[in-house]
Amino acid sequence: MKNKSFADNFVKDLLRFVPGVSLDCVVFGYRDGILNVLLLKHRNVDAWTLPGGFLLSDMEMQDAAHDILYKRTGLQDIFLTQYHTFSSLHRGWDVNEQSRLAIAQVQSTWEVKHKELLTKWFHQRFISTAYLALIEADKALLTTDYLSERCEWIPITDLPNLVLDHAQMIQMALEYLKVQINYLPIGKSLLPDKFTMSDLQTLYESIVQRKLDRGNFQRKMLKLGIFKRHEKLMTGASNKAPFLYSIDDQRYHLLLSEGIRFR
Amino acid sequence: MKNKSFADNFVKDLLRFVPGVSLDCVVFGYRDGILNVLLLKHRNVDAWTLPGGFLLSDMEMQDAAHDILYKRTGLQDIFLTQYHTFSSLHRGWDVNEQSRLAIAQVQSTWEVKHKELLTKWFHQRFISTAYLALIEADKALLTTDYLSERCEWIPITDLPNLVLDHAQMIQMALEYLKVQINYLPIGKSLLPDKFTMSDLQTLYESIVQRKLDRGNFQRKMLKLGIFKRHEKLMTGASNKAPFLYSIDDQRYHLLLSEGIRFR
DNA sequence: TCAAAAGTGTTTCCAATACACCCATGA
DNA sequence: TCATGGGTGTATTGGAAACACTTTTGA
Repeated sequence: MKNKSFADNFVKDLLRFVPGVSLDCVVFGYRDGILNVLLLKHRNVDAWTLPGGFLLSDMEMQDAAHDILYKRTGLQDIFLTQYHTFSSLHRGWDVNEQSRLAIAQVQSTWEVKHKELLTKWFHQRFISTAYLALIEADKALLTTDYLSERCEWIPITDLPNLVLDHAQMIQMALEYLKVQINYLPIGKSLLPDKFTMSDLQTLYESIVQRKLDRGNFQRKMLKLGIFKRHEKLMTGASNKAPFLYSIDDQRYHLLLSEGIRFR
Repeated sequence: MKNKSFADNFVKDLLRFVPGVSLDCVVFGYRDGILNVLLLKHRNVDAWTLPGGFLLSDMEMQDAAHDILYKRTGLQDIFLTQYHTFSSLHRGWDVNEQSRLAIAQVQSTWEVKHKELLTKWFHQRFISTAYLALIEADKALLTTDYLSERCEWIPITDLPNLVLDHAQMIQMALEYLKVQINYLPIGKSLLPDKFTMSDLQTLYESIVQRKLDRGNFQRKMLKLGIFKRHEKLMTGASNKAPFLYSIDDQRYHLLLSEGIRFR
């Protein structure tokens, strides 16, 4: 932390955080038929991390998660839900190779006057509550900051080395997404306002991890009665042009409260 | 805390707890056709609480929850799952009338030499992870301790005043139970080894909160192929005697991993 | 006119539901 | 023998799944 103002502010903030409590966000973004997770790569560290942070002692946890997402994506009103709290004794910075390396590399950048405080802070036992967020990948304006050199969408099929238990966090979020697919605003949150039925189908397929029948998918979805049909989309391809659809908010929320039945 | 050894031990333990972190257990027990929650009533306090506690800094949270349940019920190997973490700024001892009274009454019993430490401890902001447990009510040997004068099964339809946000915790656990009914070991955990089909049906009905068709319930359950049929149960009532059933562990676990389909 | 993808139709199967019927039991 | 609750049978409905047929589009 050679940047004076950043380091000094961060250290000052430590006193305002609830000690031992952190939060992490598994942000799913959908783009080009692929389900992605938002990941950060910190400077001088050879592993990636989930966007996360600490809890200001006068702030609600959910608000803290929204703040973290706003900083990274520029988006507000993101769909966000808590799905698990990770508290294992074996999730610390000293547990796996990536984390050991990461903390060592970061430590080497700390100024001496901060070293003791920071070391103590990062070697606490942390209880981390994990949130799952759904956003339309292309709407997000991904932003790095002083600590992070990269902030990117990474396909869930191609995850890099991750610090701490962040790989497990993503794994569990995926499970949750799969099981809860009927109760989450999948289409609404992950797709642009207007989309084709095969867009929607590919999205569902990327979540449930299997092929679905095209004809049945279309009929089942339309029967839900939550879609508005718009003009056709001329793709320029030599085949029939698909209709664009959007989601009727009112009917959608009504249906979500009951749980969309879809398997 | 007039009991010297208890109070001294408790205060000494405070230093071994992770500060700001607690856990609470919503324990469901089924008895006589009614779904109950395990609640405690502390001495000198006019409101009830969920069984809960703090996290020893060298202990896994799940183990801590099991310990709490063991102390209260004498049972090990209880089905237990985390379902939410409560962290609101407005869940403290000063937020509602019951909690204010409770802490005041408890405070009046503290010895002067402990007062400062205890007051500070209980006025922290606590992040509490809530667990849901399922047990066969009649197997539990409910036990009070120095702090609690009562430890009882309370029907979920007849809940008393509760401290903090414990009413919300129970509400949310019930919702979770309802939604996850197909993925939880309902029958296995909540009923005795041998039971009749109408026992099982009444249990399901008390969870989903509606009447189910008798004939269809029976056939659907038996078609799952996880039941063993035993001798008839002679109730002494003037009607056909029902068969007793038990659950075949192997098949049951296989089915649970896929999710029992039941609505 | 052809290939490719979209839209719609058809058939089959099975689960869910509603309800009927007979059976066993003890008063 | 009667009321009561238990076990099983049956008809209907609707969704899921598999797959066929038609339509639209640009090459």
